[in-house]
Amino acid sequence: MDRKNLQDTAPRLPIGALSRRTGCNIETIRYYEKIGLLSAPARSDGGHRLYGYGHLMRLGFVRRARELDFTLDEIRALLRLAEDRDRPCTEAREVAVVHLTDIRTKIADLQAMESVLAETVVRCADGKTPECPLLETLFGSIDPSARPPAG
Amino acid sequence: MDRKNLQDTAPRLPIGALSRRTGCNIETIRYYEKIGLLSAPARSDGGHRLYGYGHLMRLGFVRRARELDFTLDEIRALLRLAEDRDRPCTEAREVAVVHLTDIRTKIADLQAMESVLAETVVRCADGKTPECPLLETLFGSIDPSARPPAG
DNA sequence: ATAGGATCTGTAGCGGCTACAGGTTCAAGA
DNA sequence: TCTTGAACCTGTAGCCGCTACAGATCCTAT
Repeated sequence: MDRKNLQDTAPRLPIGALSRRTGCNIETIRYYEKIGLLSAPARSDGGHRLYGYGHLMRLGFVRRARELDFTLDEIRALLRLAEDRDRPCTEAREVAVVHLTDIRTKIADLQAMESVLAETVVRCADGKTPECPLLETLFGSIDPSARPPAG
Repeated sequence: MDRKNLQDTAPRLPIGALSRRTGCNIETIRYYEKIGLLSAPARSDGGHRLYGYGHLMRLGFVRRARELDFTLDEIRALLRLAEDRDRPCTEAREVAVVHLTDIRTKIADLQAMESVLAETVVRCADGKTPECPLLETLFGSIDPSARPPAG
């Protein structure tokens, strides 16, 4: 797979076709172009965008990376690595490792929320408390030692 | 705990004190007021906001709910239930159950990402592949049967 | 009286899109 | 060739939940 020089060759897809092929919204494709994530494609005489194989690959890459929740900045970095370098594996791996850590943190945070909520909902279902356990939980005592927000 | 009529009594905290007590940013407090999540407090002669006990309770509620990732709209609904009704438990529980489902979906999505990423990173570390496994994964084959985006 | 911290209003920006409005172009059928 | 109507164009504004200013005013301790 030669992924250097994804600048475009042959097939000329209009934006709608590219959208269908990649599952990416038309508006989003134009947005990616605007922020410089996709290079500006050729145009028809009338000004319609015409995409080639390189764009198809590149947009596929972006979509896949988005499905893994990489930020657009991370994706930009990965694309640069993929296109500019011969041995990008180490650097790419670093980006992924950082991102993996972020994801694991998010999972842990959500699991903490999940357990608080699940437990509270169960207590609600009991019907044993006169007050609503959910609302009671949210109206907890204010911690007087709460620190001020950073800044 | 009488939580009806949280409209304000006695202590007159300026916004900075409320911020320190609740751990909520000053800008955020003003933002909550602007969008109608917190009622406008009394003012000093010079126009500074002065908060009472009710605001302290209400903002504490909001913060706690945000920590559980409730949206501001959900929180609005919960606050209405907490203040306007006698037996809000069933309705409050419904809001929480919906939210719990959302959280569980997010966890599942993140776990799927986590396993793809973790596996890919491990393959990167192997050093057995000539190409970078991470970049290969992202440059996967485009699914020709991909459906167009909704619309 | 004065210094300097706290607060005020208003606006703009973040990420990652999405949704218009109001126009032009393209491709297929008559 | 003409006509339809779908696809496409540009540009702007909105979503969520804040955050970060600028530039003015107020409050309090000395």
